[in-house]
Amino acid sequence: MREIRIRDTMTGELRRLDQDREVGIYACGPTVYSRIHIGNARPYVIFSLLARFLKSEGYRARLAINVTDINDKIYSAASAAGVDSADLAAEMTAAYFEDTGRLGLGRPDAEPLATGMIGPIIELIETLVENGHAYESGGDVYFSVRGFEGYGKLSHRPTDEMEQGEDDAGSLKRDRLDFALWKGQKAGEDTSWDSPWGPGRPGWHIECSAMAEAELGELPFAIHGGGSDLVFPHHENEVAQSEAARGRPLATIWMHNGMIETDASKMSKSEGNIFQLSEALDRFGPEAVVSYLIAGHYRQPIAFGEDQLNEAVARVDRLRNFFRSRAGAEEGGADGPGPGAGSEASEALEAFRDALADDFNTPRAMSVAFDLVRKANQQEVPGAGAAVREMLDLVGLGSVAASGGDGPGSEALELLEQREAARTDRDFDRADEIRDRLADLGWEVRDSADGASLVPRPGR
RNA sequence: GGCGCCUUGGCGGAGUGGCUACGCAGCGGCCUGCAAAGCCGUUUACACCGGUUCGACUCCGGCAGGCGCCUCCA
Repeated sequence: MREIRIRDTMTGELRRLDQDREVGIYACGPTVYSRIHIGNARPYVIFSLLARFLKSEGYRARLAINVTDINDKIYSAASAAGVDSADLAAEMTAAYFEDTGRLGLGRPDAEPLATGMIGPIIELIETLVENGHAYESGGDVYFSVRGFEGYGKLSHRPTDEMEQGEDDAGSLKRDRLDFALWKGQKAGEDTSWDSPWGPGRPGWHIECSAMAEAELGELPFAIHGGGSDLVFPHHENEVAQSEAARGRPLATIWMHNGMIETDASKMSKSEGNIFQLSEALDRFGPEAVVSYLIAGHYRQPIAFGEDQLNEAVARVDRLRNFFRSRAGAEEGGADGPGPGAGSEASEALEAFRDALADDFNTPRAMSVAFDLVRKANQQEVPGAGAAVREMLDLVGLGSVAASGGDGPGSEALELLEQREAARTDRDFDRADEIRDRLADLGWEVRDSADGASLVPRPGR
């Protein structure tokens, strides 16, 4: 079990993960009022892979990624489209599951919906009202920010500078810093739940505090994650309300991923500069999308563009070629024996894991993988195939090591033999003609010192 | 205006007080009947100005530019 360190947004320091406790990870998922864009996919990929790595190291990791299916945005989007807001949320939730499922990373251990957590949310609000940290006002319930010492400690800002960004017109708040925990039903809102304060719905921030606690148990859990744009006010408010209710911190480590940018500005639905995940998957494939998302350190912003995705495709092709050229090799293939202790391949695998253990440095890890690929392409490195496959499995790219589909049929094999014969006769026109026919059948010819072989053509 | 982050070779992108990141693209070469794949080589890389140091891309100060949050947002 490796010592794993993650940079914490609140302290700015690298913090070790507790090896003795369950490592609970909660990451904020999307608000489902439209199909998710590739920026939403970044935390999904990062935290899914982090949990996978932790489990492989022997940590008892549990990952929860929520779906925010109650939100102002959903009401307005549904209203604009002339559909029922619950229907829109359900439809977009299904689309979210489908789109993220196509990434091939499996599902988180828990995926709570806000609509399925109304009970715990109301209980949490009641606790805050009872202990004086929240107050009811005209059917709404607000959190009293100035009553919580330490507000601002996550985002590091002085409280007097802050705004909650809520509509303060005719406000029922006692203080402009306060934020809503419960919002009474308003005219035109077609979905509501009963509560001790009348019909209404929970505020965004309290949803996450309640869901995290419900899924991960006693506070604090190990890691709370999400996009860096959520630090304030969303996560700052979570910190305040959970700690005020429970007397304990919500999470030990706050881990935030950087934004995806187009034209040097953040990709967001409100900017209208979005690129949907499903479109990226259609055009570049899941491996390239994952490769793209792990090419930079998770905390850094990354640029989005066709060039970046095409580069990711090229990287994946290089890895795929590595395995194709080794298919069937006894010692070095993907299914070959694992690297022996102390071997070059074994040391590379350790270096790969070390990079991930050091604040989840995926680009450094990938450089180790590519380094081993190059060395094994130069000359046989025992166990390299299995080592690289294990590396790629860890970052969700294991499928590039798969042998991939059915082998060539008898017709293709017959043609390959005919081509060999033609080459022996140095009838190269005939050989090329046969190669074209094989291409039509979906097979690409690879000549090597050991004789020709067939590999599936890309996109087949 | 407040808080924080960033600035690396043609491009993307790690990292370190002194030792080749890695990938993509270009060019040259090797291999090959031709390709593909692969291998090798390759264009003074660390925004700018000072300081600390035997030595800084790496630490400190400053300047410039960019970005994020401060409004829903992964």
